[in-house]
Amino acid sequence: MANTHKTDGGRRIQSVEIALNIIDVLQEEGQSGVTDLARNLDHSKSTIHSHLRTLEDRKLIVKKDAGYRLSLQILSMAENVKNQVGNYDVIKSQVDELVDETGEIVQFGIEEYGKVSYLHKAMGEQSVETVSQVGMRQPMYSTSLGKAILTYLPEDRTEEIIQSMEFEAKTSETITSPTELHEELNRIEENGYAIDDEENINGLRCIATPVRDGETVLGAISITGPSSRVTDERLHGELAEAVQRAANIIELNTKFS
Amino acid sequence: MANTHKTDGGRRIQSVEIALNIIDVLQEEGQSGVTDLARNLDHSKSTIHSHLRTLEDRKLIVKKDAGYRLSLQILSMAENVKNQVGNYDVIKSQVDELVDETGEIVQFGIEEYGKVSYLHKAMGEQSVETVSQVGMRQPMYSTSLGKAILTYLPEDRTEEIIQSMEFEAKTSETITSPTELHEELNRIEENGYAIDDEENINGLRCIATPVRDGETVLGAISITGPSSRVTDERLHGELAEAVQRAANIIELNTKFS
DNA sequence: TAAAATTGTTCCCGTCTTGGGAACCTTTAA
DNA sequence: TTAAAGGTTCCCAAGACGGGAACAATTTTA
Repeated sequence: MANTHKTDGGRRIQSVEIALNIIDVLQEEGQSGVTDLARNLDHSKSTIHSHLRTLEDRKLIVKKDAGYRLSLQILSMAENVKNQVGNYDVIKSQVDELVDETGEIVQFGIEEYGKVSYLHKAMGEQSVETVSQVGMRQPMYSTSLGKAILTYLPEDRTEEIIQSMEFEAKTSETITSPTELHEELNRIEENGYAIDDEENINGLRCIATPVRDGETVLGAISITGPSSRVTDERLHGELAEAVQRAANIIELNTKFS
Repeated sequence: MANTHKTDGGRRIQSVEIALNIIDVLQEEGQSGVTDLARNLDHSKSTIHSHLRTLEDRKLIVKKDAGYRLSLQILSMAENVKNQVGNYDVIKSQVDELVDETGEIVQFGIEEYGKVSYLHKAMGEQSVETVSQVGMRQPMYSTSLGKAILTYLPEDRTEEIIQSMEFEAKTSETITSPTELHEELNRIEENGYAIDDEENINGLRCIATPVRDGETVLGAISITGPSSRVTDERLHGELAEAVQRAANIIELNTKFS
């Protein structure tokens, strides 16, 4: 019974949490001053002040007219993170390629904290607008990316994630129980690809295939489009063929990381 | 005599600095464990451990097989930062547009900490490869973006930045004294655009114009290409015209932020 | 232009967080 | 199976940190 979430014990560093709270607020508000932050986070002005100084020293924030805001340093960090994904360049080029080919939204996601995080997203002129954006986390049970990844994770990890899920019906089609999900994963293993038929957002269908390196799943790649344009025929034909081909290319180019 | 750098006094929070150091190491190394980090940063394992727990709690880092790495949460933060730049969408679309038009590298930069930080970069198929990447900081005296911005910053800020500059001859053409720089800024003000003629990197020429909102400079937009392709004629003709047009469009679309 | 109000900065103090050492547990290597 | 290395926990003493209040700077109002 490995139900217990691991990350429990151990000490946390309060001042670091304060600093991260400041960063969070700046992320949301975009701009804030000492007094505002002090009110907002329920700390004294002097405390906030020292923290801001520390963050400014490290060039993470910038003093603007009306307060402090996050600096572009963050963008630099993000670039580093991307480049640390050994095969980011290949992933990006394949994702972009698929957009040219299909005109729909194409995304690459990996598993983090039991959810799917988007590593790269590309869209064409006619692509539908969605809320998803790079770095964002989405449930695994309601997305094709998530289900594709879940299918090929080590069995115990898959179980652990499923056990900790809090199912929420995002649409009438959303899978909302471990049993259904297990059945779906079996189906995916047979097909080799995962479908999201309006399970996460009404009117949108997606298809995804895992990208693997031997036994380990690196992530998954998906195509998303409006149900009107993504017919059953196109989904299981052209699109299925396209994602799988892209996934293969990425896999082939990953033998060196 | 406003030579003194401001950000001096005030307390710094040690534990936050430790946490940021950890993040820095993970950024560089890509992956690291408790023991490694402890050695690397000269702290006890227990200290590092608590910090990692804190960062993991906040989903900033992820425990991988061989240690911890930064999570995609950083990408999400970067997206937020971008979107906080009121007119990011317009900037991006204009930059991308210029790439289609010219085939060269196009960048948008803003001033931070007396340097230019790249907010967006786009390149075409045939564009030259450069080291610059989004979020990176470059000197203002050796880049067209920097000089363009410097020309239109409030006079005291411009002076402050110039005073604090440590000139380094990146090539034989680099401006290396405040006097030369002032002359150059005057020239730029007359022309309306700034040129970098192999001053930052050998073989590369750039042209940049500021993007302003009334009296304040929001940033600058630039085109970069190999000297072979970027002739005097093209530089002062087609390219000058193109950047200025793009800058104008961005300015027009900024009247609402 | 002066006064008032708001925000930002500095200083000091007492507490409790935090860093470190060592022991313990877990995983990997031999 | 043992050894070695990494990861986790526990406890302690020191000094870092959060808070309050006074001070300085900036903005607003009249």
